[in-house]
Formats: sequence, C-alpha cells, structure tokens
Amino acid sequence: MAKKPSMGRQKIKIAKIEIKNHLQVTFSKRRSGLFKKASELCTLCGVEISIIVFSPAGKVFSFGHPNVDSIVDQFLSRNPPPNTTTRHLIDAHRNASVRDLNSQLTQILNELEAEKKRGETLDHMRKLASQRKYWWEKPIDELGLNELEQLRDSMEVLKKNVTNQTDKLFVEDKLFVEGNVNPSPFFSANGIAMVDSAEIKPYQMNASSTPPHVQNIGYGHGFF
Amino acid sequence: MAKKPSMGRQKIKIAKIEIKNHLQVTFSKRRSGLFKKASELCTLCGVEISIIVFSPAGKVFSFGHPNVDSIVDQFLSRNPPPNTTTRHLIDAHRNASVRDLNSQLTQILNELEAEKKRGETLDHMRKLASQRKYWWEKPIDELGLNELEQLRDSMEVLKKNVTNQTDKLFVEDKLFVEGNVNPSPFFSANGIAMVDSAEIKPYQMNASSTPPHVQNIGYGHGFF
DNA sequence: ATCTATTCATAAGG
DNA sequence: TCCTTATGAATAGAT
Repeated sequence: MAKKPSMGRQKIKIAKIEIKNHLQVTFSKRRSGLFKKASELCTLCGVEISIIVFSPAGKVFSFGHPNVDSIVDQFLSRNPPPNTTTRHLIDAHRNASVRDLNSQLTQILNELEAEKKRGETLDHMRKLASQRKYWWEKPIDELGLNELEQLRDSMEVLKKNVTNQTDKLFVEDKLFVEGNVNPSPFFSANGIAMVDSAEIKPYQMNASSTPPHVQNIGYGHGFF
Repeated sequence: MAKKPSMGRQKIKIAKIEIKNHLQVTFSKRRSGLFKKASELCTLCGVEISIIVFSPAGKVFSFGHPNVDSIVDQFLSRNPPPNTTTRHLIDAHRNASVRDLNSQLTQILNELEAEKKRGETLDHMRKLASQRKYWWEKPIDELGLNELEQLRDSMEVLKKNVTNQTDKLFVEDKLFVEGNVNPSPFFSANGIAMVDSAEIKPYQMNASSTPPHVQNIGYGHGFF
C-alpha cells in the first residue's frame, strides 16, 4: 500500500486569509496556541496575563490569570480612565440610579414633611384640647366661688331641661323600663362628679496554584 | 577545530523557573514570542486582540490591536461589573453615594412609617373619642326615657354637691365677686349642653495597514 | 544578542 | 471539531 505523503506544514505568508473556511480553522488553532503560550508564560514566570480577542463576528474570547478582570482593573488603574462612548453609557446608567434615588428621596422627604406637619397639627389639637380652655372644665374643688355659683345656676337650667325632656319622652315613647346596669359617671369616688376633662379626653399621646482562566463569551457556536 | 555541539533546545517542564537569571531570559523570549503570535493572528484573521502582562515586579507589558483600551472598553461593556479588589475600591467610592442615598432612604422610610403609625394612632384615638362609648355622652335629645331619668337623678345629686361646695367656699373664702364674662357651656343653642366630645375633637493591525500596538507601561528598565 | 540542536506548533488533508 | 503527517517556527542552553 502506497503511503500518502502529507504536505506537512507549509510556510505561509502572514497576510489576511481570504478563504473563510481556512481562516476559521487557522483562527481556532492559533487562538488556542496563543492561549497555551500565555498559560505557559504564566506558569514559568509567575506573571499575570490577560488576553482579550474579538472575532470578526464580535464574539469574545478571553484568557486571564488569575482572571481577566483583575488584570484589566490593574491596567485601568495605572492608566487615565479613557472616556469612551461605552463607558459613558455605563456611567450614565450608574448616575441614573443615583438620580432616581435622589428623586425618590426628595419625594419621600416631602411625604415625611407633610406627615410630620399633620402630626404636629394633631399634637397641637391635642394640646389645645387638653388644656382647659374654660374654667368649667376644671375639677370642681378647684373652682372659685363665683365660678361655682355660675355652675350651680347652669345646673338648675340643665336639670330643668332634662326634666322636660324626660317628660316629653315619657309621653311620646310610652313606657319602657330597663335594668339600670349602666353605672353613672356622675357618682365618683369623692362624691363629686362633674365634667372632668380627664374623663373625656380619650387620647393621651403615649404618644499559581490556580489554573489560568479561559473563557468564551459569545452566543453562537461558530468561530466568529 | 572540533565543533561544539550545542545541547540544542531542551525539553523543559512547565513549572515555575526558580533561577532568576534564567527566568528573566525566558520571560523576555516568550513574551516577545507571544506578542508575535498575537500579531500574526491579528493579521491572518483580522481580529482584535489585547494582551496585558504584569511582570512579577509589577511592570506592565501590553499588546493591542488596534489598541488595548478600545478592546478593554468593549470587553467591560459586555461583562457585568466584576468584583476585583482594585475595582472594588474604585467602585466603592462611586457606589458610596448610592449606598448613602439608599440608607438615607431606608431611614427616611422608617421615619415615615413611624410617623404614619403615629398618625393612625391619633386617628384611631380621635375615632374612639368621637364614638360615644357611654349613653350619657349622647346629645340629650337622643336619650331614651330610662336614660334620662338616670341623668336627672344624677343631676340632682350633682346639684346638691355643687351647692354644698358653693356654700363651703362661701364660708372659707369669704366674699369675692367678679364680672361674669365667661360664657357658660351649659347653655348651648338648643338649650341643652352636655358633654359632647365633638367639641373636643380637634390631623464604551490590520498588519498591512496599521501595526498592532505594543507598549511597555512601567517605571524601571529591567524585564520585571 | 547570537547560535544551534531540538522541541513545539501548525498547515493541509481526512 | 479532532486526528494525522510532515515541516516551519520557537526557543533552551550555551556563548
């Protein structure tokens, strides 16, 4: 059987390969060869390397030891941050969230402001309500003579009105009697009842060892 | 003259070269070899490549076609924000304001929550206050007969107490009279006063045309 | 940096 | 993409 002599490796010219299929194969072989060389360099010399390759189709192949990002970061930190369109966009996005938060904050602060104002109003009201605006809201034994006389007179009138009302109902509603289970507020411990605002105000404000990293960031399966 | 046969290329083990001088030579040779391979790949396949190498001494050697930065930018824009020490520091500063705003927001939201709760409590209190828990807090003309009778009786006792108190003061405090400028609450429009809580309620080489870019970003002149 | 003997990488084809 | 073959290219070691 005659053997098939292979052409073996042929010398090639370093120029753009036009034959697509050919190029594809070469790209793949040389790319892996490159990454291998890089890896060897890392191991032999203990250096950090990052390789990023963009295929004509835009696919990304990268190699990094210990990883691409850390090297890129170090590189960038030694170089003035370029202002590329891309970075601009990235920053814009970042700033957008800052703006968003800011406007949220402003809005919330406004709400809080309003809520506090409302709370103040309530407090104010409560304060007004708890401070006895009128003398007759004081406990009786704190009243002066004159005040008591007025009160007594008012009581007379009140009683009369009550009586009238009673009679009126007695006539209109006919007759119905219930057990007197409700304690009357008018009989307090000291025998003196009266309209004590304390009773009324319900609200008290209680109140090398690691292998180099190679990755292919892309979406298709081809070389490009 | 006898020739000196060279050992020729010897196979080496891919492991960290310990002999410094040796390592230095190897690093230099292989690095240039790597960059050459990269350059060829660029030319042959028309792709974009970026290589960044950090020597153990921290010196930076880089290769890029068309240039490192553009490739790095493209790379970064395709990748999620990485978490490297360096970038962490850089971003930490950037994100500081975001975090600040976030914590402010959280705090403010808590305050708002508390304030709202407080407002609710007040509202609740007010509601409780406005709902008449006891029959005697109703307007008189809403009272039933039995209730009115109780009221009347209570009034009697009250009046008596008032009178007694009056007399008592009359004796002890002697005599002092003031103008009766205070309107009595007991005389309301309908003639019937009473304790109405409503009143109280107050809310980013081509080899043939442009050569790939190789640069050495460092501060010393050695290989490292 | 240069040389040389050798290993390694890879073009071509399957 | 992987395998094979044969050869061009890279390079370890010494100078």
